Amino acid sequence: MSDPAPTSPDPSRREGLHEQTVSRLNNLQALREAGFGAHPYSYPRTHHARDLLAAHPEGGLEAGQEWPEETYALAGRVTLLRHMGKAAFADLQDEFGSVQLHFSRADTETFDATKKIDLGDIIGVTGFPFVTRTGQLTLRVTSWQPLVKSLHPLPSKFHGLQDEELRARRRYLDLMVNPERREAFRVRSRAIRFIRQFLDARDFMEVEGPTLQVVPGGTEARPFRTHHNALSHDFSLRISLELYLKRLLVGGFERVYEIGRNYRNEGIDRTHNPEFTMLEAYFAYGDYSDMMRLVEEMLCALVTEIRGEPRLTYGGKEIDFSLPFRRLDFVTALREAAGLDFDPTDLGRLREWTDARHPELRKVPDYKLLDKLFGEYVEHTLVHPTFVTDVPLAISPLVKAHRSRPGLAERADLFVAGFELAPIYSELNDPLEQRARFEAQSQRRDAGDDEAHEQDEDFLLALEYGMPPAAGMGMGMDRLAMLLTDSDSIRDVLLFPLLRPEGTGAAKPGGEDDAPAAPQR
RNA sequence: GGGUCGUUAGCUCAAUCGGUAGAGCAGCUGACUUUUAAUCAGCGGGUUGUAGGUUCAAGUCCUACACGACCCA
Repeated sequence: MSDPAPTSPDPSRREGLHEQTVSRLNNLQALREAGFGAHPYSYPRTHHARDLLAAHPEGGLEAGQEWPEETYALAGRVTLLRHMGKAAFADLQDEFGSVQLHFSRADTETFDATKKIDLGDIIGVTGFPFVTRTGQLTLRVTSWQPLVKSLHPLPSKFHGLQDEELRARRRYLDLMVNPERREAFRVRSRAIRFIRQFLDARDFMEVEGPTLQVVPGGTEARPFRTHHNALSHDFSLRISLELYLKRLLVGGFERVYEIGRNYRNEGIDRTHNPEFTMLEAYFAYGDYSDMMRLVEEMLCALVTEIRGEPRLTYGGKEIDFSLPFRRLDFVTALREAAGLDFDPTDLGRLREWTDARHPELRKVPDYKLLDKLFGEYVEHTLVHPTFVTDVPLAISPLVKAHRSRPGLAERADLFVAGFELAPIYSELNDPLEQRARFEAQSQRRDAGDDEAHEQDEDFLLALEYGMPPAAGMGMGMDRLAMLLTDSDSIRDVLLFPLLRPEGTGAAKPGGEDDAPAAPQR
């Protein structure tokens, strides 16, 4: 990938510029000399291209028809240009579509200046619709003006921009020439707006917690550290939204949610970006069963809103979001997969079974073994939305123990298309039990697990004042957007995914090797 | 962190066994008053990601590095 040459307004300083940029600067100068202001401050657009197309639907058009009494003022980028002597055709693209323009010496006094339009320029045009000899609805331009010149050539007009790296680094080019990318980001925006409306309609209040935190908590992940000068103190960027939303439950807000950015100092792959967007929602006086019902209702309604039916296709598989979602008991599923009737509170038999078949899992500590095996044997089979219920307590330090099943938690993980989309909890609100769980985490931390949950005294103090029984959930908005847009990489649903800066050597601090990426809760 | 693959003109891609780096689009000049990726004639455009090495000769082989993709941890 090569960088476009830097530009200078001074014609004497153009050596080194790309020939196409020089040509465009010359055309810009010519347009100025033709009496056009180079960079107008506004343009009185009256319509989008799609308005014109909608006013004259394709079925009823006949060659030669025209509507001189209709006036359209359009603005957008010139994506195709065909000069034909005393006439010219162009395609004008705005946000929602594109329409063909016709310029002619007979219609516009500034016809000659159209030769100085370059592909990629943004122009404003006024005119009226007519139908060409071949039956295409076209705007006959009666006046026009350049609004801004593009100083670099556009990517291939019919191959688009293919280079994955360029598409992410110069997302504006990707959006400019690949309309389906624009549509994918529009779907993402609609989905998040729908979720807000859904929760607002159920009396949830949207809130904003702090992103700079003293003790980054709510999940297990390595944080980004930063420094506040005036307070002379180090802070971390938040790794989850959870602990501050729970403080609000203590404060008396009974139904709260936040849609916000989390930051985890981890590797980058198809499903992980160091900054990503989470939804977390909590409501008082309910448990994980109540939350499962809310989540399935929300997702069914969301998919129906976006796709027109409660089904979507992801990676070639049809996924059915009809109610109710399947419930699958974690231990039962794992017992069946392993063909072993193990006891979740006594992993002796399971350990033997695993060591015989998976020597690579010998170093996995007991508290992570069930989770690992579940990932190995069951997760990929969960294509349709499935709540995996009553998961092991050891991997859930903020969740209530199951009311009747020892060793398990009142936690359900929603899986779709083989990956985890949303964990759902009966939230732990016993401050003494929470303190004990934190202490167990501290022991793991002392034993070298730098992802173990940090003890948060300020949070414990809040719990000690009394948090009502509550249900909570988290959902990755990026993964949700992947599902809704049939994208196989998180990069495709992030406008600006994190990339290594170009041209800088890779600084490699010792010992900071990548750990296996933890699931983004 | 490991493995595999990739990086050639502004974009999309070729280049046989190591033997003069090409095409389409885009650009420039000209023709053209209904084109549709317009067409026709002509002309420019390259430090083949970077740095080394092997060789009479390197886009091609070797080493390191940079950036990316995929798989694994």
